[in-house]
Amino acid sequence: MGITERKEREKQQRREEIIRAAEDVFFTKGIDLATMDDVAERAELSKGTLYLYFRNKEDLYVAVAQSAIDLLRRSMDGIEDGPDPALDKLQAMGRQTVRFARSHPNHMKAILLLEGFEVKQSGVTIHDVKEAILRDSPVGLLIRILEQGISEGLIRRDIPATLLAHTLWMQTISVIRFVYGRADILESLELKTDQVFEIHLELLLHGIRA
Amino acid sequence: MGITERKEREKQQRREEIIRAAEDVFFTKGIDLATMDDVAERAELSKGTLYLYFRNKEDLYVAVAQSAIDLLRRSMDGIEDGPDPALDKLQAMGRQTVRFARSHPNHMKAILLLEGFEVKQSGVTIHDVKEAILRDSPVGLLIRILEQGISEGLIRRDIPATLLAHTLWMQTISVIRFVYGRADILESLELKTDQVFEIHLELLLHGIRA
DNA sequence: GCCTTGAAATGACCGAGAGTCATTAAATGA
DNA sequence: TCATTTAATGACTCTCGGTCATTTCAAGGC
Repeated sequence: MGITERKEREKQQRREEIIRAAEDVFFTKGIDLATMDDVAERAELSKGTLYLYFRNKEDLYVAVAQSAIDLLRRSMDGIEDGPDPALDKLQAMGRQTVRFARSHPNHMKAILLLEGFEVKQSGVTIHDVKEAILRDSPVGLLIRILEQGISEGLIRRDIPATLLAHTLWMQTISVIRFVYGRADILESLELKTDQVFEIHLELLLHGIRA
Repeated sequence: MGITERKEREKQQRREEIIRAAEDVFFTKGIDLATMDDVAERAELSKGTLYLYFRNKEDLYVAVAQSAIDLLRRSMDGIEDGPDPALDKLQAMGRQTVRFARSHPNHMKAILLLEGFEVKQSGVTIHDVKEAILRDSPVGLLIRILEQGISEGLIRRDIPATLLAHTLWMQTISVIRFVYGRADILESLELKTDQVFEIHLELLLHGIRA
């Protein structure tokens, strides 16, 4: 059935187009100032059509943020394989996250906002959640590297890798939020951003070492 | 000039009343669903009056969150004095934060949201920011305890206490965000919240030890 | 007591923008 | 060629944040 498939594909493409347009609009005007009419105009579609693809504005924004997370994770794809010890890989991940935040500040902001959202998924099983994280988020990558580190004996084995991974991820996110969101505090502390990141990484790695 | 003073006092009181009403409305309906008309009705004032005391809805919300932070900090007032070593005090602070999150979930949610905001203070000097943090936020308390710990030789001295304090605070916040915001993930990891907090504290304290 | 003045409070009103839905257009396939 | 399903449209509604001309009230001078 080639036609059904093609239609499905086109639907996905259109969805993707809308996300790209929304990215554009959200990132330049900021989510609050951006209107659905803006997005529609950018996507060269009517506003009504947007609502065929996304339930509401928040839904669309979540899709944008999700795509930003994908981008971040893909930017780390090289790290997992390679022969380095786990701690080096973790450091590489941390550095890559920082680099990403610098080169894609808007994407990073979207990720931060998403992490702050309440989740109100309906009809999603616990197993689905786990699956999705392992597959799509940097946390999945973290889990695998931590497991490697634990089996190498370099990382403490008294804490489950999954929990360690989530904790590390949350903490990294929070530091980025701090550095880019509260530049005023940073300035009052007379600190440079790189310094803060390095110290942060140092603290994290220090904490999880076996 | 008793009258001027009384007027000033009444103005502060009214402001406080509005904040209480807003708390009520925001916490029960959620900030998005709560309207300024709701708050006005709860406060037994007209909507216009609200705008004599707060520039806009966000402003009012920030005031609510600020008052929540005050409450949290006051709940820690006993910890600083006392003869305990710094690490114990830090642990007490962490535990108190967790307890607060449990007993005042709405207040905690407000704090989390505030921490996620972009700051757009205008006409506030760097020095003001520093002052305000030292005085009004749990971070100020953290800084003083960390300084004690450093001088006791229990806490690493290679990182400025101020930075350590902010980092610890952000990380604690982020774990609370995680535990209360992503209950689904927690469930999928088959973990209890207390466990997560304990492990988190353990990691933090492990990381900063001299 | 009466009047002026300024501050505080009011609520009808406005504009923006999210979300809807009856209608139209296009594609499919019989 | 025509009926049917699917996609797209855009005019419309409705809610809500924010404003402002008007009113109320207290203070204090006379």
